[in-house]
Amino acid sequence: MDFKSKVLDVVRSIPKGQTMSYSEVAALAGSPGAARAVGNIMKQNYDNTVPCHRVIRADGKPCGYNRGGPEKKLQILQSEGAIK
DNA sequence: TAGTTGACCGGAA
DNA sequence: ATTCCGGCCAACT
Repeated sequence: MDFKSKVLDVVRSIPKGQTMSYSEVAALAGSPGAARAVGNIMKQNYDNTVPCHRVIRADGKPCGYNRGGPEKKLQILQSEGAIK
């Protein structure tokens, strides 16, 4: 299992209405501290089966999104109730 | 193979 | 609270 595949799997395992920071995903993927790598992977290898919109920064800010920008991402999170 | 990049994070100013 | 700098990791050229 490659790191990126593991990352995708972890992101896929994120329950609806819940968000995870890149750092957390990286840790669950087996490489704690590889937050940058996680973001890099998703950017180049964004998958439809992976709700990458549930992955945000540790600060709680969305950042980029390949499907309409950070705004869209925030919208989706709001729609799922991940935003208080 | 080596160098550069990035949807990051944490600490310091 | 906001902005700047350095460090870590994997992928891309």
